[in-house]
Amino acid sequence: MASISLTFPDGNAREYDAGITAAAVAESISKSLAKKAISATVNGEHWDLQWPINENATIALHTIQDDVQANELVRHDLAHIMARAVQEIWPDTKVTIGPVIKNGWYYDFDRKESFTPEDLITIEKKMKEIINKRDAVRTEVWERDVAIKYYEDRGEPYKVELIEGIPGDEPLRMYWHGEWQDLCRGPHLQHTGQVPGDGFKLMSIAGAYWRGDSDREMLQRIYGVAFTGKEKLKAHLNMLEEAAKRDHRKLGREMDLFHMQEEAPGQVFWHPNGWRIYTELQDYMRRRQRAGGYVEVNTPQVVNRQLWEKSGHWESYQENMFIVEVDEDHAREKTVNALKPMNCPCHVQVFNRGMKSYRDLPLRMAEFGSCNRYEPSGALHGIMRVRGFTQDDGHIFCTEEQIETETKIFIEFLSEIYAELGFTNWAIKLSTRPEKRIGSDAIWDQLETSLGNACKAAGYEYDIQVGEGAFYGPKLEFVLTDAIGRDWQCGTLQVDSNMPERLDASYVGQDGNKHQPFMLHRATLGSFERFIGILIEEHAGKLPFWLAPRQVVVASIISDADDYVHEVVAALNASGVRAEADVRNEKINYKVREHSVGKVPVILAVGAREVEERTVTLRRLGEKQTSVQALDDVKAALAVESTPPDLR
RNA sequence: GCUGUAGUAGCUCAGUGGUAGAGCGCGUCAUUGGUAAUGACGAGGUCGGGAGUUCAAUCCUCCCCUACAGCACCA
Repeated sequence: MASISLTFPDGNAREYDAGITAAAVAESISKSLAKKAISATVNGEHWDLQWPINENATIALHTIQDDVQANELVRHDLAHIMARAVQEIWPDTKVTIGPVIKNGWYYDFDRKESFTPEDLITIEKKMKEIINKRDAVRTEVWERDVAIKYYEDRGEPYKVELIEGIPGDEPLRMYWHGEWQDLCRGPHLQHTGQVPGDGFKLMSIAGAYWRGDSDREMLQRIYGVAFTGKEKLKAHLNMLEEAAKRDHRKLGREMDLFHMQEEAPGQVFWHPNGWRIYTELQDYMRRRQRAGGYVEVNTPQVVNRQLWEKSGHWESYQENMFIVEVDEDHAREKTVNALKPMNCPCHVQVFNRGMKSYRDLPLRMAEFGSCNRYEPSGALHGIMRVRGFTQDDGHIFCTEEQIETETKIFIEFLSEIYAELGFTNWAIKLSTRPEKRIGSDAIWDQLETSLGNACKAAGYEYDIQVGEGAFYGPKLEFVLTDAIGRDWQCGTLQVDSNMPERLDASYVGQDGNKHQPFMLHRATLGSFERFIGILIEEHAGKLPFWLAPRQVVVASIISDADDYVHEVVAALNASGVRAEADVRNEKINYKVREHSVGKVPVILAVGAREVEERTVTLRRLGEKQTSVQALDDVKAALAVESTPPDLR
């Protein structure tokens, strides 16, 4: 038998017979390692201990201490163990797929009856039994037709379909956890007892379409979270609990920012406090856009369907548009209109007025455009996904040569704004050509490259989302995350030559001929609604001072201080600070608590001493200590603090 | 839109086949208190909407609406 050389992380190499398993390698080192080992990394690949190694390689053996590999295996084995538990309890259940995801795993089942929350407890119990059995994990590679026959005989049609989708030259790996079997790429643990029995929890049941296709079967998905130990699980559950406190829907109520109600699903009733944030942010964006060379426009809300037919939206999005018709009795002629679901066709109408020259390009046109889309009911989510929203929309009309530069300028524009609004973690995703698309591959190549280059030129990395682009062009998505880690696309930039063509946009080039401009659809915040939702969650309600709806509360300690309280409030208001008086007949403890819960960043307490000395006692949100300061000093300092970052 | 869960006072929630309860909040009064809840009293609900079963429905059944979690969607 040929021998191979395996190199260990410490640089030492040892000779073994070819075809040796990593398990045997562990055994050759020590009995205890053989027992503790969970997997190996062979030539950089995560390797099952049972897989043979046939050539010279680097090798590292893993134990439960190696978090990355251990989490992967524990979660993956739990997926199998859960599927086994479910099939042992309800044998008529059909299995599908069960991948590892962030913090855990899920498994999709096909079963007539619905799983109930109580079932989760039953399943969890069964899983723990399986773990305690310490059943061996075994793996084999099978021939396709044998595997297909096997699953057909066992009445597992989804597995058959999965195998049929696997390329013919790829080996089919079968795994057994005890007697229970699943088709799986691996790797896995050595036996079920290697899964920490107290490190996981089943979280929820939800529907999910087979293969992510809404035309196919709706399966039942069970989600679980898992870690390598009890403490880590506890920490994770704790984190979720804390994150729930930052939910913008909860903070929106506590801070009295907005509400929503049944009569207007997916639309926001902004309260005075919330509208303060909104208008402050809009003022800021307006100044930013002016400085960024944009001209601001405003376009109609209700637009005749003819324009939407011409732009192509009627055909693609009719079901998602709010249709507006005038009552027949009152209308001279019956017209069908739609509330605008987007601003671009209107912006092209503005662009099209008068002749445009190449000297006018790039033309950066912006609008705080209110749009309405009839989003599917299940998509609605607080103020983050709504049916009525206002985009900080903009369209850059430019030549093909200008695309890359304009994109780079936009990324820099956006990144400065995100930084000023307190975001440090955000990502760029580049969505490339989808299957259904217009335009030649050569043009797609070029546009995708331009967007990628622009990112790099601006100094940012990006992830590629293959096939996720719009049918008319590639796009960049600027993604922020909410309190519990869900991704939300906020900013965007999309290249489009389709709309200018459909709506006859043109400019006169240097050569005196008509040319068609490109259009870059772009938004920085995306929509005020979504962005404010994210902003609230990011800051846990403790917004930067200049954005805080209520910046200062001046609270009296005794009623003899009331006059001075009003004087302080007037002085602060005069210097541009949003201050209000609290002279209610309540104790200072009560006032401090109430305004802290309301996330007011600064509380100024005023009693006999302060009146006497013309000072205030300042307390900042979240801090315990207070400081006595001269009124004039506080006034000056807070005036600076309340100035938006672009005006400082 | 799909699967599942839920909807009782402004908020958080308890409860029952015989038309409802707590805490907080709100109002009144007392209290002038120094940094996260002062006390007493009081007001407040067609139990999400509609239909059905029943002598009787907030509770059981059906339909609808809305919200939440996930899936699908996101011009």
